[in-house]
Amino acid sequence: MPVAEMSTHLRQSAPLTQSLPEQIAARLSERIVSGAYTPGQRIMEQNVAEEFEVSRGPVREALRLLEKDGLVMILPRRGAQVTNPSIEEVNEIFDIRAMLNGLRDRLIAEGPQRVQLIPVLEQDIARLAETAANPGPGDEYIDIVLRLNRLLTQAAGNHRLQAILGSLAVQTVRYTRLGLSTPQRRQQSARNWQSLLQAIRDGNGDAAERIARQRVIDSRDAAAEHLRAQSA
Amino acid sequence: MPVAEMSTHLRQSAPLTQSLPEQIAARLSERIVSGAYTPGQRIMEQNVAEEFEVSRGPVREALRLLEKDGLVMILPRRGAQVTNPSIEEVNEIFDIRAMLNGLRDRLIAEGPQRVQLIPVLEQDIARLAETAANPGPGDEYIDIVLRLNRLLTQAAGNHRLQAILGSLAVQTVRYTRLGLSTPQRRQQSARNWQSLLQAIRDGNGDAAERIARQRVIDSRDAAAEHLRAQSA
DNA sequence: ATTTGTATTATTGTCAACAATCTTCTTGAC
DNA sequence: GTCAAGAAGATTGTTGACAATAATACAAAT
Repeated sequence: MPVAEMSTHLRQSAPLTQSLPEQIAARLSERIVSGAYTPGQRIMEQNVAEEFEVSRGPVREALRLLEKDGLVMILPRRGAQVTNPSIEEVNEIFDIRAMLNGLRDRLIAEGPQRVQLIPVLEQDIARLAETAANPGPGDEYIDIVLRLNRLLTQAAGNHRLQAILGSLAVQTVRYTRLGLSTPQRRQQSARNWQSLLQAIRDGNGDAAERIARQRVIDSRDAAAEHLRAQSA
Repeated sequence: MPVAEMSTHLRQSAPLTQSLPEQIAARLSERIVSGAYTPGQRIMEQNVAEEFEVSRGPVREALRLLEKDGLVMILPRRGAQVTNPSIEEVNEIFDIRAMLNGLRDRLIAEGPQRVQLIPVLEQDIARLAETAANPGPGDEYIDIVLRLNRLLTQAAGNHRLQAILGSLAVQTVRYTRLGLSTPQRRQQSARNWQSLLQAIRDGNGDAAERIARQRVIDSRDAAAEHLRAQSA
C-alpha cells in the first residue's frame, strides 16, 4: 500500500459534491450536536487536521462554517470552542424562532403551495397524534417534528428565512428534544400541530402565525422548565 | 522608489484592536455599500491581497466575513462576488426584518429599560418630524432613522437578535434609502415613529410590535415601488 | 458564420513552514 | 505556603509556493 489508508474517506477522486471544508464541518457538526464534543470544549485545528489528514487551512474554514451556524465560538488567538449558551441566550434564540416560524407558517397558509402540502402534513401530523402519548424519550415523535419543520421551512419559499431558521434550529435542537421529553408536552404539541393544519386548510394566515408562535413559546418554556429542574 | 508606499495603513505595530481580516472586511464593506464595487462584480483574492499588501489567507477570511453579512456571495471554485439580490430576495429580507423589528420593539415596550430610553427617543423622533417634510433626498432624516434603529436594536437586549438585525439592515440599507427618498414617505414614516413612541410610553407591547411591522412593510413597499418605476 | 475541441491563462484550493501570541510550568522571593 | 516573574511549550495567525480547476482564446471543421 503506497500511502496510509484514509480512515475517514474524506477525499474522493471523483468530483466532490461538497467542498473539503464542508465535509469536515459536517463531520464536526455531528459530533457537536450528538454531544461527543461537550459544550465549552476547545477544538484545536492541529488535532482535527491530523485526524482527517488534511492541513490546517480547510479545518480553519470548516470552523468558520460552524461558527456561522452558531455551533462553535471563535475567539481571537484562542481558537474555536463548542458553544455553551446560557439559559438567557437560549431563550433569546427561541424568541427569534417564534417570530420567524410565525412568518413561515403565515406564508404557507397564504401561499399557493399549501394545496399540495396539505396531504403530506395530514399524514405526518396524524402520526404525531399517534406517537405523542407513547412513553419514553419520544425520539420517534421528535424525528417527525424535525422533518415537519424542515418541510415547512422549505415550502415557505423565502430563501433567507430558510437559512436563518435552519441555523437557529440546529442551535436549539438539543433544547427542543428536552422540551418534548414527556408525553404530556408531546400531546400539547400535537394539538398545536393539528390547529396549525386547520389554519393552513382555511388559508388563515393570522391564525397560522399565532399558532406557530405559541408552539415555539411552549417549546421554550418546557425546555426552560427542564433546565431549571436540572440545575436545582 | 524602493517599494510602493502603503496607501492603506492596514498594519499597525501597536496591538491591533481589530484582526487583520476584520480590517480588510471593513474596508471592502465600505466599498460595497458605497457602490464602489458594483453588484455582481467579482472580487479576486489576489488583487485585494496585493492592494493591502497581505497574503491571500486573511483576504479569504475577510471575504467569509462579508459573506456572513450577506454582502458577497462565495461560490465553490468561483470565488466571491458582490451580491446582487433580486427584487424577490429583497422583499424576503424585508419580511424577516418586519417580524424581528416587531419582536425588538415589543421587547422594548415591555422591558424595564424603556424609562431611560423614552427621553432619547422623544428627542430623535421630534427631529424626525422636523426634517421629514424637507425637500431633497432626505439624508438627514435617514441618518436619524438609522441611528434610532441602532439604538433600539441595542436596547432590546437580545444579543442574537441584534446580530441578525444588524446584518439584515446592512443588506437593505440601500433600499431603505430609496424608500425614504420622498417627503411624503418620510412624513408617513415620522407618523409611524410617533405612534411607536406612544406605544412604548404606554408599555403596550402588542401595539409596538404591530407598529414596527407596519413601518418595515411600508418601507418595503415604498422601495419596491421605486424599483418598479426604475426598471420600467 | 457557427460550433466544437484544444491549449493557454487565470483563479481558487491546499499545503507546510514560520511568526506572533497565549498558556502553562517552573523557579524564586517573601 | 502563596504569589510573582520568567522560561518553555502549545496554539493560532500569516505567508508563499504548489496543485487543481474553471474561464478564455484560438483554431479547425462543418
